[in-house]
Amino acid sequence: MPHPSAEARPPLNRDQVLVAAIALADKDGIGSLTMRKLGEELGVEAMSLYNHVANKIDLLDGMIDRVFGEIDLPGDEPDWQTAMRRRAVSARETMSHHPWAIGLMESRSTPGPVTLRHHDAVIGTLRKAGFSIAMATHAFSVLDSYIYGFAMQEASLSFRSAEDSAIATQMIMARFPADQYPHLTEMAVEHILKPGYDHSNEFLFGLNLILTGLEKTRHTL
Amino acid sequence: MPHPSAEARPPLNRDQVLVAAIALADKDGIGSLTMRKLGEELGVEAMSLYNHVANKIDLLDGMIDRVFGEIDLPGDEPDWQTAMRRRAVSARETMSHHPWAIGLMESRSTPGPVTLRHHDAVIGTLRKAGFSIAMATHAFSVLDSYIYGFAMQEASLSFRSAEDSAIATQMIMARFPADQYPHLTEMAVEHILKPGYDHSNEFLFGLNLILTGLEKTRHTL
DNA sequence: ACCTGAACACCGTTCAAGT
DNA sequence: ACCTGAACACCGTTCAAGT
Repeated sequence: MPHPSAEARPPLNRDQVLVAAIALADKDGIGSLTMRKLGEELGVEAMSLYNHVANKIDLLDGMIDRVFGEIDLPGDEPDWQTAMRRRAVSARETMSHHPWAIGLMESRSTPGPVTLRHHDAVIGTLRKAGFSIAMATHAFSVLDSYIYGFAMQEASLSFRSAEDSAIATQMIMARFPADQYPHLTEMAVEHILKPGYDHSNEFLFGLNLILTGLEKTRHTL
Repeated sequence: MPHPSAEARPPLNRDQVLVAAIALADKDGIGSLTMRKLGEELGVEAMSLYNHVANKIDLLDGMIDRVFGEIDLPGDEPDWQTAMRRRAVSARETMSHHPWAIGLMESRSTPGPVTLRHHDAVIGTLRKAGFSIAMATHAFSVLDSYIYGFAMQEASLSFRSAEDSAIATQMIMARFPADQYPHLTEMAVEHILKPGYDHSNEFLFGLNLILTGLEKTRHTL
């Protein structure tokens, strides 16, 4: 009897492995997600995991597809901008819960079914709003680039500023010696580091700018 | 005499290490960049590298800062949009040469001097064009999110489509079974996979949309 | 000052063996 | 059908030792 509940516990399945892997990556970062640690988390040796995932790439593919499932699909809102805004806000929220996923979501070479369904729903909303195929492609490209790019910047910012913003300020200022970077310093000191500033407001500014711009091209081409 | 040119060759320096590391990552991907392989490339044992970089994180920081140096700074163009467009196009071009760098450029916790100078120049151009500090922050955020997000998508696309687009088509279509993803299929078959389509055109569409949107807010706030 | 050999504590993955 | 132990070919990094 290796450990108490060894034969009491039913066998693992793929979904349990994926859920545990996501939880581990959320907690300790993707760098700490190793087959050995994941096995330990599940009360199993690392080698057992290969009964449920083909290899680590397959594990990551499965994790990403599961994360995509957390993003709201654009719904049946009458206004296409409202639908796109809700989906974009949800995507950003999801990625803020799983920052390790951001770089991976768009770079999997084999997107899963949930991912494909998500993209299909976004394109469908655009087409129903009257965008031509060419314009829908443009819209899809600019929206997704913006959403993922913003999430990437936000993840690195929250990583940079760590827990204490006062300490972060000290550290940042120490790296801006003697007005070598006057505009960056001005922006930091006079705006970003001021109490009222909230970086998350930047997201809606850019999103609305893009949606407004797209509305104007909706019936062209 | 370990190898022929051992005492003929002058000692390594940090820049040679960074240049070789970038070349290796360009050639084989970031996953193949190991201290041992990098040492081999330089005719040296892996342990010698620690005389020139503190550790692998420091190596990556140095590589990224050097890549930032390849991006054109926004110049003294009279039109701020022209300056921003040139810088954005250059950034995208640079990242297409160094796809491994994309996920890392915005996520380094200690940006180097070249990186800071780049950001300072971008903000300076916006401020000189009349953007308030708050509006320049908005503009900086939306532009950078878009540029990095687009580069990320482009890198994964070129990775996905591998060398032969016909094979890629087969593979993609095999994953769209029985009209489960009608809009995605339509976009692929009727537009993206057609001979005339060039994904790189998407970049300027989104960039111009954002620049036009920003121009309208240039004198607000 | 720069480089090396040996060692340590890790990785992902295979495979034969167990139940 | 699922899990394990032992093994293989790797990692980054430290450290004492060489020149």
